[in-house]
Amino acid sequence: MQIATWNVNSVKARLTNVTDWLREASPDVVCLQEIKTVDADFPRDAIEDLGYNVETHGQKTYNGVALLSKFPIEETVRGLPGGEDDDQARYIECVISHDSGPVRVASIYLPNGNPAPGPKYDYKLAWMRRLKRHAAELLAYEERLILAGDYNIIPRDSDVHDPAVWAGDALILPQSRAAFREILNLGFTDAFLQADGKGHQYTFWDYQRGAWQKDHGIRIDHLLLSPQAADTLKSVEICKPVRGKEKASDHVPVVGTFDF
DNA sequence: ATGGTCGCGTAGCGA
Repeated sequence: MQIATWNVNSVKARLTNVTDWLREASPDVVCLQEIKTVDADFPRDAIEDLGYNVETHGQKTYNGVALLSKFPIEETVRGLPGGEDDDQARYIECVISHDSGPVRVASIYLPNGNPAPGPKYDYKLAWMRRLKRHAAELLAYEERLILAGDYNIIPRDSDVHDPAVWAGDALILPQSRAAFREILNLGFTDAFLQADGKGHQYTFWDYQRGAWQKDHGIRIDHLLLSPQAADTLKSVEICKPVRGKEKASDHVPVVGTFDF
């Protein structure tokens, strides 16, 4: 089983890139972020034609997440629980049925939080507290659980080309890292670190300042695994060549391969 | 020191 996450930065502007990659890589489950469209305008047919079931939680202009699965989707939760006054579409969770049993997968688009300090940073931290609360509830099921997405968090200094350039940014501030660690320390494993702990690879290169050409990237797209999922992880691939394609997203897919 | 780039939607915001 291969489970991927990819911030596509508009699924409509990126449709050719997305369908090309789905055909090439053929992952079983894909978590998309920043689809930037309402559900009714999601290019559902083009993706269903490639053999995927599709669940979306869209929004006009900004944000929006989706989950694609070659296996049946049993149940779907739209929106991160505990945010009745939160109108930003940043979370969708599905239970996927597999011969070996169910796996619960969430597609997460964690708030960017810049500029920090400020209301956007407060929103980021509050959202992370809500995610922690919900993640703790899901972990209690003691099932295979994968929280995958654009976390907008640079976990280690080795996950950025130059930490000094990013000092003060909401993606690297100590408070942001601490909030991310609190979630991890509930009992999750960062799939990339388990599979490739000494490595440093990036998942995002800004469109500006020639970041891609200079390899000035950051690692902010993560797969967080429950113990039951981590036990079956075989490898993680960060699909760097995708960033070099025509009309590329600023993020590349991250794919976890599991032994079930 | 400043500006550089995308996408959305058609001005300016978000990243």
